[in-house]
Amino acid sequence: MSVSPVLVWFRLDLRIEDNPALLAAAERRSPVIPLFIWAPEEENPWPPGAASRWWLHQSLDSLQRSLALRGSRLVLRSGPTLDALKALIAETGAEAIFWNRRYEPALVARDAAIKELLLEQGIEARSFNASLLFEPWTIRAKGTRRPFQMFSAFWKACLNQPDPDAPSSVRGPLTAPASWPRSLSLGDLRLEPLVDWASGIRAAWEPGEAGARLALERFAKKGLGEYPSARNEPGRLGTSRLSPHLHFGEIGPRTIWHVLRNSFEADHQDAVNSYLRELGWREFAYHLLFHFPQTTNAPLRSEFSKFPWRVDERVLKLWQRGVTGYPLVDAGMRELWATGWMHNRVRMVTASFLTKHLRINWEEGAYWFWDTLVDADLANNTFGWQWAAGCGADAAPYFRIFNPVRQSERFDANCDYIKRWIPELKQLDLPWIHKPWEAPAPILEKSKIRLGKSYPLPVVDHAKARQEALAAFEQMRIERSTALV
DNA sequence: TTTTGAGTTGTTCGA
DNA sequence: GTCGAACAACTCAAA
Repeated sequence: MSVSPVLVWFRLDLRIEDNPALLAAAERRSPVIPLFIWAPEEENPWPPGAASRWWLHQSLDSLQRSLALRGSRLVLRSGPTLDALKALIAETGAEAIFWNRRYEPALVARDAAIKELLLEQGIEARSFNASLLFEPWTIRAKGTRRPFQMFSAFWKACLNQPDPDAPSSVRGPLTAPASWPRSLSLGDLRLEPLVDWASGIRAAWEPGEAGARLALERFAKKGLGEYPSARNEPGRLGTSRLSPHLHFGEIGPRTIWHVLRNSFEADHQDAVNSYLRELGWREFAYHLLFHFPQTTNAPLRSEFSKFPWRVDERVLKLWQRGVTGYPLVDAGMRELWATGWMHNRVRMVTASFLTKHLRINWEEGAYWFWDTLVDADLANNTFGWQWAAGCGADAAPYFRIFNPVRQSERFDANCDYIKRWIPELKQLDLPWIHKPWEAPAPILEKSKIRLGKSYPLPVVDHAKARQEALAAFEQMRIERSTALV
């Protein structure tokens, strides 16, 4: 039996259960030193945003307590990562270091370099898959062997693969080293904001592995049956709300896959498949990020580099603050600001509004979401924004422009969502609450609304903005075809 | 190898 | 109200 310890380098896998790197370390029967290194500058140009840092603090705190219950600790260091790892190897005499993979381009490059250096020095460096059902490089189009750019074909190919392994977890306590290396305290990392703006976020979430498990169980028991219909209605609690837990690896997709597949009778299989399909979109986003790493800051469809985006700081701010005059859009932006999260349906609507109606570059939206979402995830964020802007992997036509009023009428028919997030419209009745500018003056007066004062007039006219967006697409197509001549 | 056809979280228009 | 068609272009599987 070896007495030299193994380092388990935690990253976005902040859990004990279903953690392959931790399990592999524990199975060596040598001492285990769990480790987290804070090195945001190595994630440029997408270092964790403010909401992410808040969640990370809570999640690390939770992980520290879970490890303590297993007779272990979490050693905290700050970057540069390579320096921190070398120092720890020297201090502890570790001969092995295990971690679970990340897929962001900057980190793929960094981790590959680290692994190579460690192996050269005779350190056993091994990486594992904790966060995906299917590794991006294992899924290829049948004939061409190229990566997929269309979801349905991608997901079909995934489902033709063998099922993902059932999760397997460490049992019992972890072997502690003879002496613990020094550690920063969690507060030293300065992850939490100096001004406490997180009260709304705190009220809405329970970060950490236990909170993740609870969210899954609640969803499996109460939400899943109605998921296929309820998931599109932002006013209902129809979604799993697992996204931040998944992002930080407080729960893994394999666990979700197996819990949902094994817990239900055949009559729920449609709902299970409908939810797993959403996990499929997440897999697809990772697939695209891995194979097209430039897309974090450039359109997948390169002709969009010619798209005539508008630069308008004032209008961008109206969108960010949720005062565009379109109630569903504003409700979404305010939900985001207050809770660090936005319902998926409304993410599509607000993103479409920014890129099509306001014709502001999707990167501006991506940056805003990146800073404000507790589930900000480079793969999902990049994919989602490019999808919405029409410059990404989407087989749908460019002229599919969401109508924010129609979306509101279809998916927030009772206006529960709008009323929750826009209290100043509370007294306005259907159908006018979806489009206050069309309400007759007496009704506005009765509802105590003065358009332009208590609630803004629409920043753009939908029909006009739609025509202008289509014209801009046309212009881009012309420029491309003349460039080809 | 080439061709065909389905897909593509939507909207608008006109019957 | 509901319904089908039209709105391009491209990916990918199957013939």
